[in-house]
Amino acid sequence: MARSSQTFVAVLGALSTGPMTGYEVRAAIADVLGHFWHESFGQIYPTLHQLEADGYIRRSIPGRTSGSTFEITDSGLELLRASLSEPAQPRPPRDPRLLRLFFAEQLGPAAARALLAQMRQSAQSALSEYALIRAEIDLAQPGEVYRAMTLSYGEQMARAQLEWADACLAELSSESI
Amino acid sequence: MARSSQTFVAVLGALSTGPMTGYEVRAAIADVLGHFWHESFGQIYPTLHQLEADGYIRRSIPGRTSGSTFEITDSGLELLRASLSEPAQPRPPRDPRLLRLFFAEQLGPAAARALLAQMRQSAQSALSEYALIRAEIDLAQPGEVYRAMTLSYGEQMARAQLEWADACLAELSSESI
DNA sequence: AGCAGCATGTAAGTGGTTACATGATTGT
DNA sequence: ACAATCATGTAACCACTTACATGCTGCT
Repeated sequence: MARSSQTFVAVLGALSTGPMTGYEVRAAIADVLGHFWHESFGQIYPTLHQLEADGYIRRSIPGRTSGSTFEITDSGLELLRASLSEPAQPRPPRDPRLLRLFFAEQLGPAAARALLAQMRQSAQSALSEYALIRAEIDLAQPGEVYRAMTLSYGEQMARAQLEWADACLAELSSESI
Repeated sequence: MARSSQTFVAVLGALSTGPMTGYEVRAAIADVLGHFWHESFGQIYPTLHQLEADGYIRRSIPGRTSGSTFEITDSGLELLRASLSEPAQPRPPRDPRLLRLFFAEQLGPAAARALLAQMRQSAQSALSEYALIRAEIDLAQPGEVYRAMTLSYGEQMARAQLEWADACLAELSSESI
């Protein structure tokens, strides 16, 4: 269990909050971790099988394959804690929008403006998504400290992107009067 | 040339600034696009062969395999421009540090603090790296508008991360007096 | 002579997405 | 009865990394 694939961490993490079907695991990851994590079914189901085979999770109804929920076992919790304490750095960045912006000389200022507008837009819609989430969990009981932190991370990043895009757009229009 | 792999875009982009060996293409990408893009040799060399076979780039000394530089052809420039104008969204996010932070309840506040400190640290070192780069290109002639924009993007993000990490650390220590 | 850095490549493996196929359950 | 959504899976493919192997050039 050396480096890389963190899928099982996300899955175990999800199951650490309660029993779920594979489908629900995916929904939980998409809903709750959605702004900084992603898993597809093609990853989740094999991972569930592997974790089950290794005894880190078990089915509520051992025989049935459809509709039975998975729950984390003691050794699963142990594995989760061990994995969480291992250091992990994000993989090398690859932002195709910045790549396009960098070489925007090839296309001219109109294309650059369009790109920036698009990035601005996506930051803004991210922000309003976060606002919705915040409205929901602020009403719930606290103890969600860490969840609030990851959410505010998203907000900060989106805000910074918005400001950056605006500054760039301003620069571009002031240049080409 | 439907979706996905943007490696050839980065390679063509690099070669659009002048002829280079494969080795130099890699160095150029690492040095100049480094804070938002990454390619390994295992990607670059096959891509160069493919682009050459398709006539998008050519060798300065057709026979020699080692030491001869590649230069972009007219159709290569065309392909670059076409690719740059195609829309592209970044792939789904996957930040293992946020994943760890989110489930930090499993490890306790000390681990969370360590994680935040580490993220703070990496943001700070990114910032000082950008400062170095900026010192170099501000002295050069302007016309580097887009390069400056991608650089300031990195700076803004790093600054936002720094502030966020500080705020989180403050929150954690005020909580556990 | 020997080392550092330039230069080129490939094979194996991993991590992940996509597309497809199937069927159960619930609501209208 | 039909549609939507819940639910599970797999095979093919893609993008990318890693590790390895090789040799050249220039410096000291």
